[in-house]
Amino acid sequence: MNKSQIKTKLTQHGHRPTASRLEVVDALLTYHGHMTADDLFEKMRDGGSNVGRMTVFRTLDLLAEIGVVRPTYGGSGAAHFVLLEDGHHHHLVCMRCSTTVEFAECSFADELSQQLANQFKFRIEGHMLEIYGVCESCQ
Amino acid sequence: MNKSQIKTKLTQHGHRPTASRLEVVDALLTYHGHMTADDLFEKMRDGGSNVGRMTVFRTLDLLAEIGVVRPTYGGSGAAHFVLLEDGHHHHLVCMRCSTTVEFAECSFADELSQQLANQFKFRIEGHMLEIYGVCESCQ
DNA sequence: CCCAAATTGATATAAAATACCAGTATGGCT
DNA sequence: AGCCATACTGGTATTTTATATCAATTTGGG
Ligand SMILES: [Zn+2]
Ligand SMILES: [Zn+2]
Ligand SMILES: [Zn+2]
Ligand SMILES: [Zn+2]
Repeated sequence: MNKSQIKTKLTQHGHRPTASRLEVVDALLTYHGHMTADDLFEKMRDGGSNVGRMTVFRTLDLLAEIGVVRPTYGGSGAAHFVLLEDGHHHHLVCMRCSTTVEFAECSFADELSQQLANQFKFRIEGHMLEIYGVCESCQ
Repeated sequence: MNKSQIKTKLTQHGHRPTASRLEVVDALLTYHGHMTADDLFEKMRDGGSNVGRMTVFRTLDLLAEIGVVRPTYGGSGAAHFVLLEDGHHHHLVCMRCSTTVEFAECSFADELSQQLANQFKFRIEGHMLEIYGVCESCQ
């Protein structure tokens, strides 16, 4: 998912693709997600941006609402936001040290998606597969 | 996963299945997860337990470390813990109101598990499939 | 029974998320 | 272009959540 697709998605949902929001999007794409709101805010500030901390939080919430990112827990108390490329995201996470690696293979079937949509009356927009284990150095 | 299995797992990992910890496990099984640490603490206190708040937090962390529960994001700032029955957990979550429903069907293939284990040198112990969408009442 | 190590739980502290609000930018309208 | 209603911003204050500390207690091995 690139910047202009995200911009379009914001508009489609009735939100303005303001300069501040697009700066957050740029930072997200640059660092490829997997960061807390404060991490992202600091990176942006260090990079010369003067978008406020609250705007970073709110923009991430907004992006979560429209399916661009998803908050997950990554070892600390703070939510880590991952990018949902084409609606999905898959990673392995170490249960000890929280090291995380992403992978592309997807075993989520369209038929399961259909079945769940029918059964629970959800409009399905994406998914995340999170696999737990113990990494090499923690074994 | 039942109480005695969890007890065994604690022992196997070198932790003591103390009375306080088992009270937390009981509460988890009773309320079937999907709660924050403070939620669980309050339920326990209301039920007459005098296990301390810190012990609830620490026990949940411990259970996460050995793969019994997993923290996820559940709409508020606090981590919600889900039970990993037989190592896995699957649910649908509404991107707007965070309503969550669980389902049993699993499309995670053993061969993918093998492949990832080899590729990233992880010992794989479980997974969570989280599907995002918009629930009926939010559509 | 005795001791070292693990665990507990209260309190203190830090970190993270949210509420609030006055000011600013935006887009639709005339 | 100028006006207005509304969306958005960003600072600060507050609340909520998580972690660090530490003395007291419990536990299991010798
Ligand atoms: Zn690790
Ligand atoms: Zn997928
Ligand atoms: Zn909903
Ligand atoms: Zn599964």
